[in-house]
Amino acid sequence: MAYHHGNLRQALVDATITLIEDKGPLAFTLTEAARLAGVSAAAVYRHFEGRDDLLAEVARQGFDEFATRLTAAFDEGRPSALSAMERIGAAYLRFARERKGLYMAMFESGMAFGGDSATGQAAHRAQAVLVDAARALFLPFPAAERPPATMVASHIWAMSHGVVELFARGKPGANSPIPPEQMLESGVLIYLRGLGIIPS
Amino acid sequence: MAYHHGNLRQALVDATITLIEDKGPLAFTLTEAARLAGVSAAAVYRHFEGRDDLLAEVARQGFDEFATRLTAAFDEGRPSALSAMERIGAAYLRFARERKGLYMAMFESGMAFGGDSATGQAAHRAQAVLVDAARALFLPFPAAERPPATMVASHIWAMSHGVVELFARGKPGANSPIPPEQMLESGVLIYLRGLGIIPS
DNA sequence: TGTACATCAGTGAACGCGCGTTCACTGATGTAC
DNA sequence: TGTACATCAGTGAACGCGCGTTCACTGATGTAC
Repeated sequence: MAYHHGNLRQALVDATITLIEDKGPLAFTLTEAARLAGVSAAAVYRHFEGRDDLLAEVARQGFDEFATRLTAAFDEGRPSALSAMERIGAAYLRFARERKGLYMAMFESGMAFGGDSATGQAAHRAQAVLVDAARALFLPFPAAERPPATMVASHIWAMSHGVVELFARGKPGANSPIPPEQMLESGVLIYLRGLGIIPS
Repeated sequence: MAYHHGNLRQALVDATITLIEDKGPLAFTLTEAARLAGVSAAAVYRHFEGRDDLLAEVARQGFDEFATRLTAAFDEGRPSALSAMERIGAAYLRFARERKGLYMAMFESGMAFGGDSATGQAAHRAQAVLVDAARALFLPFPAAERPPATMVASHIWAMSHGVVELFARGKPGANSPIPPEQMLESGVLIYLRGLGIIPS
């Protein structure tokens, strides 16, 4: 085993992602992450304050990539705010599926992520994209008739997260015949129709 | 310490609920549950096969009470299917709040609960109430125009679960100004309007 | 009613295990002259 | 270009801890006669 790994910090983060993906965020251990990175457990402390700090960094990177993907899906609301919102829903689910370990670290690790931490700030950035997308939906409306964008963003986030947790995992209600993507798309469409954005 | 506790089995379940409530389902340990019940750890094995079996029993009781509450809230769809569905949403959130430990064991413990287990069957019973409530919404519609009740039930379940996880806990997007109850009620109302159940 | 005994529901000590964290250390790397 | 040395990034052994589980046991309870 050579000294000076090169980029051990990121290697540990990647190992953590893999472990969480395989066994869930509760089963992740610092010791095992070090082992997977080919390094002694003590080496971790050169780069992180401890187990929780490593986990928080994984979540931070997760929210970062999450925000990037949602921003790309939004694409400034082109060609229409409606299609942009549908792309965001699809991107949400794709992220939860393709980067399952990150998603679990972000939402299922049971950690707090205070708003002033780097992780909390990254989470806030991701949320802002959703709020922007919601706001764009109502630009054609007279200002007085616009529902609050944060509320709409929250509704869509809640439905997206609920679909991921209940139907894109092996959870209780998971005996649904419809694939999660279609479940979320239809749910969001019905919701947006209720807002008067799509004609009924 | 007296022998023959009387109802140790249920006492262990109750202790587990309390522990999960306080520290989350990942931090629950068999040893601590036994300690809280005032009994040695070995005594647990007189009543459960082990740690996972105890946790599954907690979840089973959770789904049982959940189904009971939802059934009561539904009240056979009186006086209207719409008001019944609103009551169900409120009951969902109330359950998640009042019986936080049970809710966590059911949905956040990371356990599987196979469909043929007692826990899986209890979960299915709870789901059936939601589907019934969704079906009742469309009784006035011509049969050909009714959307699939399981899909509608899934949408509402997803939004309810998402609101609980994101806004009724200390999670990422939790800086919402609206209380969760109102968040869920408005979301469901908008959704139902999109289905044409409420006039826009 | 009293006694013998089977059964039941606990105890407490012990096990092996893997965890997170610490510590003094050491080998590799980079830099100053 | 060589050499001395400071710094950096690892090692590996050790720690105390609490975990889930097992085991032989023992005291309390219930029952048959």
